[in-house]
Amino acid sequence: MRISTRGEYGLRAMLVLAENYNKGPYPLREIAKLEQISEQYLEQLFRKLRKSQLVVSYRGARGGYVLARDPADISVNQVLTALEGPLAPMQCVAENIKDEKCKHRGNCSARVVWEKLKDAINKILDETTLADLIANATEE
Amino acid sequence: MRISTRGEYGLRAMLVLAENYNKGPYPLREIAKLEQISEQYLEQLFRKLRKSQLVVSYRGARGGYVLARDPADISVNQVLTALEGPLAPMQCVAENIKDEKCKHRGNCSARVVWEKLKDAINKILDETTLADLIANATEE
DNA sequence: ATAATCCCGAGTAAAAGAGTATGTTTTGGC
DNA sequence: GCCAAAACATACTCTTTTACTCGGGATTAT
Repeated sequence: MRISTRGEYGLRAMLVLAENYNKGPYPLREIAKLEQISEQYLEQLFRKLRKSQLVVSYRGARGGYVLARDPADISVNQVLTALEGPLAPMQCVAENIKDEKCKHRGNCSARVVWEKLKDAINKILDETTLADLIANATEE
Repeated sequence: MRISTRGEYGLRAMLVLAENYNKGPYPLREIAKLEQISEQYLEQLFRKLRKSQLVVSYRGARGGYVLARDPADISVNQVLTALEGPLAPMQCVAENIKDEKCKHRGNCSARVVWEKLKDAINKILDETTLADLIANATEE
């Protein structure tokens, strides 16, 4: 039940952009150096973030990435979902297929706990924004 | 962020034992047939469950497994942890190494959300027992 | 004795994870 | 106009994990 490095690196990179919000395009190379992440790997991750419209890119010299909107309007859930897919502990509760029952015996009493887990996870991640996280950081 | 088939199958198998609590040893072969799971794979899982003292085994003909204690005293967290290891979204918050800080820049403001996630996950799974799940199932 | 059962170590094929490699395209600045 | 800095893109590779399988051995009720 781990988040992969995609989510881990991607979130850290987004926090860098959040800290530099409204200061013009920020190049991946800088993020990579700061966070000690492979630049090419970051590029892969940012393709997904861009397609999910969480960042906007500027090409060419002096180019880079900026957050698509205010850090307070980007949740951790949006970032992780873009990078990792739906955050659910089990396939059967990942999509909105509440109608389809599990094929298992009875109808799978285990599913109840997977639903609860999914809801708890998504609640936390929806409630937490990039702004929340960088606010915490500066408090010390 | 998925639970593997170890946790999935293991929990379903434990629910079968919970439903048959106090009825004597229940053989893996039966569980495997009921739940459509490979018997040899289940054996591997039950080795872990036994070592975590969640089940007791009886060898020989008419042998099988029984829950080590009442279904109301076995949490889903205990089952999943035995099979999957500590349930944490990130290595850095998995063990009790709160003292050790992340090596990342600043000190990793992302960690806050990982801690919250971990706590939420463990709370749900601690609160839910095998008895809770089978109670739900019989309600329909 | 035999069949049913748990017990155990090792092996293996497929998938996912974590990147690399090798470019092309765009654009600001000189 | 040229150049360097950047994003964009596809494909490849290596490692680890997952999800099992294989082939046996040890116990025990009947």
